[in-house]
Amino acid sequence: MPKSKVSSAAPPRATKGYHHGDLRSALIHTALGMVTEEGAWDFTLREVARRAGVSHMAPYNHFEDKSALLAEVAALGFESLRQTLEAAARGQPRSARQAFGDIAAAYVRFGVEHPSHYRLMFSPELAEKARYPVLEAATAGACAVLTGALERGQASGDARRMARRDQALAAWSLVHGLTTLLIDQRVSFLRVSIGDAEQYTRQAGIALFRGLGAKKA
Amino acid sequence: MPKSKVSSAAPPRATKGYHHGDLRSALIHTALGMVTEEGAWDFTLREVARRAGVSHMAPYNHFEDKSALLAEVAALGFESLRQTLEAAARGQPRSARQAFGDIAAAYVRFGVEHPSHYRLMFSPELAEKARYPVLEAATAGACAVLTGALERGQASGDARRMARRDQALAAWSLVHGLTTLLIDQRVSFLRVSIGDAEQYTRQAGIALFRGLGAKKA
DNA sequence: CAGCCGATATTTACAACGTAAACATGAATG
DNA sequence: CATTCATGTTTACGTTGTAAATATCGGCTG
Repeated sequence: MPKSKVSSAAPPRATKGYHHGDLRSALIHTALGMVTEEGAWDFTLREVARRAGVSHMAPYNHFEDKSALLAEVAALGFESLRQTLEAAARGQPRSARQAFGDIAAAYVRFGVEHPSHYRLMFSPELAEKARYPVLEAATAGACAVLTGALERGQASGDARRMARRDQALAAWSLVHGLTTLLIDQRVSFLRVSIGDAEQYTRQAGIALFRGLGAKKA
Repeated sequence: MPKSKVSSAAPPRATKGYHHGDLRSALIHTALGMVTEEGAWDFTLREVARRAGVSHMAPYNHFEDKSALLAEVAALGFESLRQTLEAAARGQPRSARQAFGDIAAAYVRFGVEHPSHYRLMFSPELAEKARYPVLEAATAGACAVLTGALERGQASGDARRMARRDQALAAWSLVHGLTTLLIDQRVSFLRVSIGDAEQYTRQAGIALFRGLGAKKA
């Protein structure tokens, strides 16, 4: 590992600067741009290299294979999602229930506004082939905001029927399922409009929150 | 390579028999076998043709392109899912709430037992490129069983706070999200075991059901 | 400063893919 | 029997992921 060249620092981190400067993060951000600006969640590695101005084999000096680069881009998505959820959690809701509705709405809105990136974040080939610690950490970070909202709701006095972990799983399932159904247009036969995503989310989220926090029947 | 009129395929035996017998459904069932028996949800068209014993271009006489064949296999998955849900709905639950829990558990179990097929059924490339009426119809059919359980729950006397459509959307989002999170192992950091899928589903499903049906706060 | 070394980047190569186009086949119809 | 047209094959092209060999260059030791 050579020492860091303090000279040129880009928006990301500039660790090493042999030939290109910092090809690793340049590739990640090029791929990120392709995912966010265009609708291509399933881009090719060669195209990323092409846009970065390097040969199609250069990425292999920084990433094990194509999936490893995809995992980095997906991890950036989860970090962005976490920031979005944290911003929503900083609001001043009138109740814990509404606070949860705010976060749920922010989650679904993120997916609706960045469908390609969201699809990449949950792309099955990133979950099957190998384990990517960066991805898992970023995923857990985003999930933690959801669970935080639930715990704050419990602190308000409602009896707790389920373990925190199970509540988090239920909440995440709801918002994730709703997001994927909406952005993949799998509910067209229900006459669902993607423009009403926030309304659907608040209704469903608040219902689940009520059901989770209800006292023992 | 001349003809091979052997009696090697075609469980369904359908329409016409020019050269092969019924290549169209033979291809669908070959692909179905590849998806269910192996773990390959993302198979290649050439491999399907290879296993069916035809040239790699023969499928294009029956399907527009690769996605069209995938859509047929996905539609079969939704029909199978519908049957599974209907079987679960034929039980004798003690309450509407438990009936919904039964169906939700059956839904998630289907996904957990057929992860490759489930992933294909919700593959983004089937939702983006084109519209497949067969797929949409099969999807709606499976969803109808879920909505039926909800409507029966309402008939038991609970006040209805949300439109039926919105309730169906919420219920489907919950079970679909939970299924995908479980089979893609996206919740490993929550120490979730896929063996406890049914328990998670019943807890979450019953909580949502309670929240949906609750009287006005 | 010379010279090597190892990290970085390129070139070349290969097998596999999706699919377009041209061609072959053979059952049904006149 | 000859024609036709749906069906199936052959060939071909451009693209992909990636392995192997090669070239380039900065930083280290002498």
